[in-house]
Amino acid sequence: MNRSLPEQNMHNSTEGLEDDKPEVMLPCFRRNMYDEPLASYSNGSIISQLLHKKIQNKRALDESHFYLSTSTAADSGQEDQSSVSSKDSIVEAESPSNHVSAGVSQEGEHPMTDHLQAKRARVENIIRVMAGSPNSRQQGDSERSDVDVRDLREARESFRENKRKQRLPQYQEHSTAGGQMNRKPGGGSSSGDKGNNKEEECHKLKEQLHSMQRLLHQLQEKFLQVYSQKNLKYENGDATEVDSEHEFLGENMESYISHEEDFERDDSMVTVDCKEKIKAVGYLVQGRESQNLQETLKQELSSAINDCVDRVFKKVSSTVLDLSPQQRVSSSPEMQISVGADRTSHPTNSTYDESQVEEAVVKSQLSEYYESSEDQSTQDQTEALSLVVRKPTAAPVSSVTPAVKRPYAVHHTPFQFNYATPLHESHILEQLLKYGPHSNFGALPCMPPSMDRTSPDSMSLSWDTVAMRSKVTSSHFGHHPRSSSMGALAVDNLCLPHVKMESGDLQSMAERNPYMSLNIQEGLTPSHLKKAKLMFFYTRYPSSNVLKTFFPDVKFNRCITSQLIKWFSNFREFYYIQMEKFARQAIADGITEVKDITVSRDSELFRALNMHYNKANDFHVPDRFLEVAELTLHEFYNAISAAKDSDTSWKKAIYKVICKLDSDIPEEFKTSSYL
DNA sequence: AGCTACCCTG
DNA sequence: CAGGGTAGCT
Repeated sequence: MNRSLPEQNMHNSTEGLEDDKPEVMLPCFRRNMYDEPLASYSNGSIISQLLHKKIQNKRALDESHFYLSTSTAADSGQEDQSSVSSKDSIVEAESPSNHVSAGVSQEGEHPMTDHLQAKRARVENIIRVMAGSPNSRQQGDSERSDVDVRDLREARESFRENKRKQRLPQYQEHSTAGGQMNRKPGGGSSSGDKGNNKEEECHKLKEQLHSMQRLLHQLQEKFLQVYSQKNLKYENGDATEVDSEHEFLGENMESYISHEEDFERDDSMVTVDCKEKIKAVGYLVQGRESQNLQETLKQELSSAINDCVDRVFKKVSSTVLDLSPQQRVSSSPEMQISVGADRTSHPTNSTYDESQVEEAVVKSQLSEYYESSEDQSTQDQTEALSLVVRKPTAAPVSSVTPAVKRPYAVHHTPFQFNYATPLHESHILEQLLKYGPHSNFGALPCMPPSMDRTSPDSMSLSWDTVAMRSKVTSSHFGHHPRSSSMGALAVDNLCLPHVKMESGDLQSMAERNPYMSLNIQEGLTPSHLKKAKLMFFYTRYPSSNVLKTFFPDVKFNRCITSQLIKWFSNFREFYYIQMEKFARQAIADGITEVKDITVSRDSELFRALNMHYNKANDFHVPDRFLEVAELTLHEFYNAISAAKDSDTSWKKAIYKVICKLDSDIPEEFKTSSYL
């Protein structure tokens, strides 16, 4: 897989994590967005403001720089250049003196009757803050003002908290947290990993938000291009082409919007907001077509962002807060929470103590979650996995999404797995980045698949699959951890709550990528174990180099390498035990000819092996493995028949033969996100 | 000494 | 599957 782009991004994005990277936006967005009086933005919407600013700055920009097709590469460059200023912005944003509440409308104190609206408002605000977009809500959405102000403040608090936490040296985190929480007896290293896990998960969520900002940015760029082209053409008096171009875009937008109707009906606020946006920037455009285009674009942007944020936020909130309060707190004392979202219940003034309390609460809740999931796993996990880092599935049971039982067969394009693979949001973003730049607006990946009517079928399929996988994950999680554990192969590499997060570890920071699943892991996960088992179908004696090649997301050290080697050693052990057993069985059955011993997919031997290495039976075992198994069985049969088993090391000769039968492992296994 | 394979055990 | 012991190799 081509990882050059992700790796590029990885450095920039991860380094900027704690600064929340407002520099992902264009320079015009990068100016300090937090200290700007919100009231000065009479036009309200984020879109209109951004567009306004962008248009003003447009002339200074090279037209070719921000084309969608250049996508993230351009962003990376921008990030590097502006990292300093962005940090300054954050610092200012974190200043308590910059409370947003000052100029914001408080005229309305209407209690929120619509929980979803409130939630959406919260999310929007968090996004605004994270995107550094000034926004005023003075146009009649007094309903939201309360929530908005509070959540904006909370979002900033969380930023400060994140920063503070991430600056803590790891040993300090551990000792501090350990003192706060009840340490599970004997829960040594595993609980320590969990602390990092959760912190890392929070990072991932932030990264997702970042990428959403990028998407917004890309859409804005796209619009600007259209807009500038249009203006150019208008100036040249070529209105015909403009119209056709507009119609083309307009169709796409309408297609999307029509499918978005329910969504907007539910959230009339968005619609109103969009209309206001249109009015606000209407003076910028000339002609009804431009207005229409702008309208559709803005609606699109607004809805898409809302939807994206909703999803991430839903995930965070359901992960962190939708937990049974009855569950006992006992594990994961080192858990560190740095979620910059869903701190909805405490409109505090963000004193350090209060944030600590919040932190403790969230920690305990997450601890419960992790413990319960671990318990669940322990019940279903019949095999010892003491060295395997157990991680929670990325998608917990959603309180919103109803249980979905595989409404249709899930298509898996890249590989033979035919189970419903739960997918992490990052994977969605990965898909998004893969397809987004080449697709129309209607194909904005974070939109529900139903909206995607302008994209090629393959893309539709891909997104349908992605979305459905997420749903399936939600419904399966907790009930069938075993079945989802396989899919978690993909998830694990993305979610990585256990990744060791050392503030000083620039290398590991640089090795992490927010979009692809190239996160370097400190430990081996059940996903890796599953992957290793599947690899065993191809190679019984992998070299350490092969292992390093095929576990690119693993940070190899002596211990990890040994563990992986040990895994394969164990795999071989089981394999040879089965071979010997079935060889002896064949002899006992009176088989006299080696030729009479075959191994097919119906064979009991194969079933035993398949059960061991491919328990979920979701992997198509290569024919070559059957041949090797048959050959091995023959070797054992011959050896036993010749009474060679009286020799102490009679198996060694067989090992020598079998080790030459390794075949190449498919390239797909090299992709860390493959499983 | 360090690494690995193998074997046995839990 | 992991741990621990042993043996062989470099």
